[in-house]
Amino acid sequence: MDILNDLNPQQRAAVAARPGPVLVLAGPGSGKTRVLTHRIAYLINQMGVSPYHILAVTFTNKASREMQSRVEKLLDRSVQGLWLGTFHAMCARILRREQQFLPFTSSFVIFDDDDQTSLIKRAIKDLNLDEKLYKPTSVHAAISNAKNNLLQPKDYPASTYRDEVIGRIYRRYQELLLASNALDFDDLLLYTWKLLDENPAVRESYARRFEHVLVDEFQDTNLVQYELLRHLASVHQNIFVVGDEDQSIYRWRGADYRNVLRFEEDYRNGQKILLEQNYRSTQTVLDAAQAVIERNRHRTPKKLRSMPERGTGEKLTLFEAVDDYGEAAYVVDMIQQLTSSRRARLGDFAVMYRTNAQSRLLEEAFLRAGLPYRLVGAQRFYGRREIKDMIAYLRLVQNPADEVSLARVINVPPRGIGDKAQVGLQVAARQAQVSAGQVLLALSEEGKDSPYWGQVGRAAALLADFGAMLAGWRAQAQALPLPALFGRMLEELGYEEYINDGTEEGQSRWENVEELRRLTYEYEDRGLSAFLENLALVSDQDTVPEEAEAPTLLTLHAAKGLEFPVVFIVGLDDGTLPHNRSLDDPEEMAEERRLFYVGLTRAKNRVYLVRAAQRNTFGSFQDSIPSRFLDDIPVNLLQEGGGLRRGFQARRSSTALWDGGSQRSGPPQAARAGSAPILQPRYRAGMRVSHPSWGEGLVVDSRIQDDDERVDVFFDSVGFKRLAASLANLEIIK
DNA sequence: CCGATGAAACACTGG
DNA sequence: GTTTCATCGG
Repeated sequence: MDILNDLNPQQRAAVAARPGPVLVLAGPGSGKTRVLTHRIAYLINQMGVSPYHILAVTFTNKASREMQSRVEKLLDRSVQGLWLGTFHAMCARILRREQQFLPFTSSFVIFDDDDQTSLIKRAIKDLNLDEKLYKPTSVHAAISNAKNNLLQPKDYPASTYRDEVIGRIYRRYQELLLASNALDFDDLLLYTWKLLDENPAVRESYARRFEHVLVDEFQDTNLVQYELLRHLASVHQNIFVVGDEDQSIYRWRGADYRNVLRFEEDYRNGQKILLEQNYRSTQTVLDAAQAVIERNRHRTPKKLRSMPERGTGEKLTLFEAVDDYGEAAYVVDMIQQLTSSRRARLGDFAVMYRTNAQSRLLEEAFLRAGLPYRLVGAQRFYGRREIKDMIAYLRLVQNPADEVSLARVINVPPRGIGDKAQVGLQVAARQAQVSAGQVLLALSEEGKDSPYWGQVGRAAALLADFGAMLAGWRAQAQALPLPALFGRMLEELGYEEYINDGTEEGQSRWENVEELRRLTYEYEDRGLSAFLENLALVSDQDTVPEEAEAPTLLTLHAAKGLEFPVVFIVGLDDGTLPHNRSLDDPEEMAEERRLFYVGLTRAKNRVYLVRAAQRNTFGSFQDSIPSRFLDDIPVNLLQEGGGLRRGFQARRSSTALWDGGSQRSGPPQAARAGSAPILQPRYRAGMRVSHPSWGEGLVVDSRIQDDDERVDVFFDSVGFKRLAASLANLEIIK
């Protein structure tokens, strides 16, 4: 029984649990992944279950890959036939196999967020509605929410006029998706559920195959996913789920931690196992995290225990910077200090924040200090214009019906197909009840003999040329490996000449395209369709670099499942964490708290909590107050050091501010790139200054305006004054 | 029909 | 601070 050897009693109970429903509630760092991988190995080795009969579902591709390799290591052989993947990948796979039951073909494409929004806009336009009244993002949220709760257009409640309208947009949106032979993320789940729900034979064939179903991060499943799992496990009822209510952070995506309760109700004969032994953090870190999370109601009480040999550990450090520049400077300073004294290596650090926008100042601070960093987030790359262009072309090759991709690239690079030609194309397509892509292909094939030639107007020849190019690629897609196809497309498009215009920006854009080309080599033998599917389903977590010798910058959401020796959590201000949009809803507030908890429990040894008394949001400085979550950390767990006290209230007249960035070479503006001579501010918020007639005061803000520096000063004698630096004759005291 | 320019709107988390 | 949309001159 060597598979059970290196497990603690609780883990062993989970891994060797008898068949049937099993619920494992696993605290952070308690060996959740370990239990799952050992369970799979146990089923195969000890229970004699064929890998072919096992399905394991995770939330990210990274988790899947990791699980796969760990299982293979445990068994010391490769496993064939095991289904291991994300919910979305699993659904895509099922849907491509069951074409005959579905209203789309197996060459369907998956629409990303931007595609979805532009299709919603189209639906709103089609229905002659006002975009101001029905904001595409909010409509999209409503539709997504409906899909996550198994509501199809016909079921969408028309309880208010607005809902009735949204229901109509929803219906139109689905029509447009089908016309493009496309699915959005939610459709992947919903169509699969529907397929299994409406076709008992199909359901049985999958449910019979999957003797064992295992699920990771169960607390983040939504209703569709829950019902999907029920169907998949409906024959054997061997469903093994692992999760932690306290780490449920995807409510806004429909995740419902109450699925844990639902599970206990639906599977009465199930076993429930708690994992409380923590292998990651010091007891101090755990105590702080526990104090934060215990304020939440409706949770299974857990007592997190650290390993005795980890000791008590160091206290948490709280630092309050004067502003968000100081916040970033503090993080960088600390990292430099700790690494130069050899107490830590660069790769030991993670800096976590609530919103992606917060990464900018941090990046600038790292660049200024000449420190490397790793930024987690797929959007950085896949959101770029040049990347989206080329992906759109690839998707058109795979699926010419894709209207969104067509609209994106039909005139990129410019080829004389303007609005008028595009409208003509649309009209011709609609009249013939075919897709615009088909019209293009027909034009290229039949030329002037095509019935469409006369309909599309003057640009017919240009459209035919474009169609011919597309048809050519489609023919080559069968014969050529993906990298060769991609190269041909770039060449025929003249994309390099188009994008690499000699500027620095053009150069970097072209480098991105080259990077995408490099990616195609990894799909040389899997082909276009696998490539596109993976592009659509990459998660931010999939971009976490392995073993980087650099600090990692990431959102608290992206941090789930990871661990670092030293963790900085920045932006601990009310309005940032907890986020503004959550302040008025108790459920959302509970989730913000869990998010903070997730961040804290990523740390092995040290935690730095950082906030800023002022934050530059929307271009102007605003005072902020400390996050209410800080109040829940017992004072005896916090370090007095760091130069700052707790309970500190930000006031602009306060002189107790200190930005911790005295080592820096200059104000942030000095780092701005560009050769144009830029006037640099001499004064900075937080400085004490003296004026000939008004005496001493504190600089509140300063910016360059009209070739002069404008300084806002709060004088001890006369209060607030706005001054022009060239005239005021201010003297810096400190 | 194209590209440049500037105003306006906009930012929470992400498969 | 960034992106998107609208407008205008060529």
